[in-house]
Amino acid sequence: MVPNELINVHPSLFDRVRLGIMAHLSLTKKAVDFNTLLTNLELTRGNLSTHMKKLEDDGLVRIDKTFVDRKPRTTYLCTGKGRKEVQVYLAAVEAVLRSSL
Amino acid sequence: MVPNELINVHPSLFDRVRLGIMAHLSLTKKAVDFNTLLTNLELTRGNLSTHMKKLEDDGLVRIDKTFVDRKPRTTYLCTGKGRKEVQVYLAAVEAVLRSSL
DNA sequence: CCTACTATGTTTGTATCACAAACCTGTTTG
DNA sequence: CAAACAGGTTTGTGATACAAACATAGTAGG
Repeated sequence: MVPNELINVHPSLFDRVRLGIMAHLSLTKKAVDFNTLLTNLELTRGNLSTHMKKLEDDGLVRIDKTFVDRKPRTTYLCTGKGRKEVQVYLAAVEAVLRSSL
Repeated sequence: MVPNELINVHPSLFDRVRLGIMAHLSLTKKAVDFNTLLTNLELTRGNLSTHMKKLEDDGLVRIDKTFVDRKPRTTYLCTGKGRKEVQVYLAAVEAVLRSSL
């Protein structure tokens, strides 16, 4: 009988891009702006925008919008819940796979 | 700059169910039949069937079909490639997330 | 100023895909 | 022989990842 902690993992993290985003945000423990994510993750703007919206809806990320030099600037911050869910993800994956090697 | 080993991860493993299947198959290092997976993973038959077909198409799993007591029996076996991809997955996830806690 | 170009995102249309329902093929049972 | 069962597969649908088109504001050229 294989354990299945995977059931407890937040569904949004089962996506390569969003996992990458969350990894980025929880690693650099401060706000990261749109374009930084854009270049680091090599996405289109539309794609990044919708992923961030989803992560916000799920409460994993907080979005801040300001103007800098009269231009819009959007930054993202990992929430406490986001950090926790990332931990759950890692723990689940390790629990399920570590033994299988 | 956050590393992104996630790019190297096989896309099929970015699914909760398929990851669970692969974990199961690579843990019990022998063939597992349809109904065992069915009860362990709590899926519908249709859903399991299509996931297994996808995993076979991707070369991560081998499917064997025989008759036992005049009834069809389908068993699944993790391929070498499958095992390797699971390792890649785990390594990538750990590399990206371990540092972020 | 009027047109073009840049910056910063958002909305929309499409193609993929996970899922369960319906179906299929053969076997057992009443 | 009709109905129920076993073991899967095919199909229809709803969700969603993605890029293209759009939106909005700012800057530069002529």
